[in-house]
Amino acid sequence: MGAVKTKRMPRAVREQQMLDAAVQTFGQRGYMAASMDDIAELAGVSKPLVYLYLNSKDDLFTACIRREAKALTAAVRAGVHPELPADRRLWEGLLAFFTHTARHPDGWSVLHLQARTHGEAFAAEVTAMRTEIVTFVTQLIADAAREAHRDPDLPDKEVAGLAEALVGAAESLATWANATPGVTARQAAATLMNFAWAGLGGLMAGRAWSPPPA
Amino acid sequence: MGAVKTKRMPRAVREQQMLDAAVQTFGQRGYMAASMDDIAELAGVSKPLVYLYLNSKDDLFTACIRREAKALTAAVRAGVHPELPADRRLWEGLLAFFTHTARHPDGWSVLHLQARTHGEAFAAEVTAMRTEIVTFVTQLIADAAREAHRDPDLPDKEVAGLAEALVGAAESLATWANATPGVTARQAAATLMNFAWAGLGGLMAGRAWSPPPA
Amino acid sequence: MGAVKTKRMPRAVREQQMLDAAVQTFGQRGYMAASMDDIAELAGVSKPLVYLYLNSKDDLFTACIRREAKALTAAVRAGVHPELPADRRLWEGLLAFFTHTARHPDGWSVLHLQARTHGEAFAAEVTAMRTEIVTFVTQLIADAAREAHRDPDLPDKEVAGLAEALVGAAESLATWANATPGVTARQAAATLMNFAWAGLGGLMAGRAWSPPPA
Amino acid sequence: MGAVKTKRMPRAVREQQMLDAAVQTFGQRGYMAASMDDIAELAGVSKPLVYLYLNSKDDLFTACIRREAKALTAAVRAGVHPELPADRRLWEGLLAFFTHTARHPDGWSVLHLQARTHGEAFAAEVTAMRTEIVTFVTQLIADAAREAHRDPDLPDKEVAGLAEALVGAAESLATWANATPGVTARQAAATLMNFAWAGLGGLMAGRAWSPPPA
DNA sequence: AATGAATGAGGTTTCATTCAT
DNA sequence: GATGAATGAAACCTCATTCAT
Repeated sequence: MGAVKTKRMPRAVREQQMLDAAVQTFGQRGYMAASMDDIAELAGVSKPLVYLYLNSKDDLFTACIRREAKALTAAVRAGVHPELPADRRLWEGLLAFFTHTARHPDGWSVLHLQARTHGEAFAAEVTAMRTEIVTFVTQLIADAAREAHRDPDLPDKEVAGLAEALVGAAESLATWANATPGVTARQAAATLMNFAWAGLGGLMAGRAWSPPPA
Repeated sequence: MGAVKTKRMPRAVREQQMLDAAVQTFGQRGYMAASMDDIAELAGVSKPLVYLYLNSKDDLFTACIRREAKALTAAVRAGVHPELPADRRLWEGLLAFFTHTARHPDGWSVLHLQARTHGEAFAAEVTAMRTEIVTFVTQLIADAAREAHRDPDLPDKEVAGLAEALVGAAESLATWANATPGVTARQAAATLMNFAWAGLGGLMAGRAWSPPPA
Repeated sequence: MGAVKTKRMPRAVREQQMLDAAVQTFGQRGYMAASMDDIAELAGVSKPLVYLYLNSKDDLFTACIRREAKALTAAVRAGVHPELPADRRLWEGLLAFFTHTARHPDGWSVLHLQARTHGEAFAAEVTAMRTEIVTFVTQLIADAAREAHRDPDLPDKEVAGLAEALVGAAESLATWANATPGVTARQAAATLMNFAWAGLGGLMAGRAWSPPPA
Repeated sequence: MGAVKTKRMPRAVREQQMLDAAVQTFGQRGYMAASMDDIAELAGVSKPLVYLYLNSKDDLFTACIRREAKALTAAVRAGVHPELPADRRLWEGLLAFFTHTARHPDGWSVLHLQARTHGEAFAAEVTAMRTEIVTFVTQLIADAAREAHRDPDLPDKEVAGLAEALVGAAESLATWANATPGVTARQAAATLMNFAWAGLGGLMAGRAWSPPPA
């Protein structure tokens, strides 16, 4: 357990070890239940050093959120080939997303559960990342509509809601997949892709469902 | 703020006041950040009384989860007319769900965020409720397939995945709607209904999307 | 467990029930670990009634000490026939003592352990009883010396130390006998009687042991 | 009162200061009445440091018991010259015992009163020490019998009862001597030695007292 | 004669954080 | 670059005690 006790590392390396330990601890125990003692011990350093490098528990948590958010968006971006048609791009994005969250369950827990449960400041950090992803998906939907030569002027607000629903479903599925043994990233992506794409396709074909009057 | 200081209430009444205060505090500050002092003060009673009636922080939290879970499932059940066709029943269920979560944001926070972030015991309490809802939705999807005279033998596993995605999307949208000013329960329900229904419809029409080989 | 819940008892009876419960609780759990809640519940009454009758935890404990001390001295006195020779009187006193402490282990625990462990005020209550017993034993020793026509002017201080040692040994043996299954009151009394009587006899025969110079 | 406030001591030293303060407080106020605040203040440190080093009130108390038990048995062992005859060895043992308990009244209170009054776990710690002492005394009695060329096959059970009575008398006398001004360790030892030695002597001379039939 | 409702005060324990080396 | 020593503040929980009926 814990990092091997190696002395005199350069600062950048030590910092990453601390963040590794922090993400693991925050992800598994939660922000408040994770103690700085736990984290320092898991990182293999003394507590004052954690404070020297990361300043405070809040700052440490924020650093975790930022690092994990950056890693997740980078993974999704790296998984998508921009020259492919929209459906393929959505598929690739979902696959990259579920693959990354499955490989970094503690990071995903920090982003999706912990950061949203412990105060506005932390939630705002995640919101930035989420906005980026929702924008990406919104763009994909618009592209898909254009490529299908259908209603390119789908109302923005409608598209935003759909993107929101899609991202929300993805987030829920990621947590569910991590908690459910035997569900692969591919399966999760396929389920959502079926659900979403056919739904969107149907919508674009004009088969929208209309709510009854209130 | 805080309840008006009324003296000598019967136990049952005081207990509800305490649960009200606890749900509000847990929902807004989180399980660990909420102190028993805060809750007692908000309830307008002394701390020892909270312990006398609710026993411990854990038990108090569990009581909150149970009460809110019961209220939510009751609201959804009460909103659905069983004699209507499946699409209308899904609509009514979603509308009732989003209406209730919008009216009780702290309760929803307790159920969806806090209870799942602070230990298996609490999460299990919510899982019971969630299972009930997923079962309800799964039934609706099967009914819809039958009513449309389409593929009544849709594979169970497929249906389960779809129900999971739909419920996950609903949960995410509820949290998002609570955090986004100007989004009504009706709008949230309509967005998800469009997304889901058309998606399911398309799927049933055989227009399933196939993932590329790995 | 606990007294059967009978309503409207005369005060004197209720008070004895409370003292019974208190002695049991204090004896088994100790003064500080025994809560007024425990005692009230075991007595089958509400806490305010305990306060109404016994006034405070301190007063309740004092009342327990007094009752048990009185019972113990009464038992010893009742066991001794004054017309017998000194050795028989000592035997009867010891037998009565060990019999009583074996029958009332909680009372003995209150007197010997609890009362001496929780403040001067309580200890003083027991000291009164102890003084009475030591005086009784001192008298016995003097009588024995007179009956044996030996050194009737044994120095008082010497006799006091011997009586103290004898009583101390009896107290220790009582606790030990209560904690050791299979040791009867008769056996305890016989052991001590052998030890003490032969010792005293030897002393009176002039075979005193002399300490080496310091 | 309280230790002079010296800063930055090595851990081992601070720990002993804490144990000193704890023994004093536990011995004078009792286990339950002694608060960790009291102990920390008397030790001249903050409460968290006490917890950091000694872990909990239970552990602290156990550490006190062990330290004091070790000190007492060491003192007795150091006071006895093994080459002397049995009577001299008993005398030296008693003198060392009463001297130590007189010099460390709080430690003796912890061992004899507090540790036996607050739960089996603590009592067991003392029982180990007591067993060692009883064994030592039992051996002395057997040696004395052999040296006097008298009845070397004195029944074991009888010897055990006598040793128990002797140790019990010593324990009671120690507490009594600490509570009675003007009684020296030498006097206490002499009183008990007279009592015990003559008693044993008389017993060995066949002048045993026989209880009357029941 | 008796009790349900209520609390002030204080207990043990933990934690984020800093100082001095 | 790194740490052993130390603490202020606050958390959960319990208890002896009283009030109003």
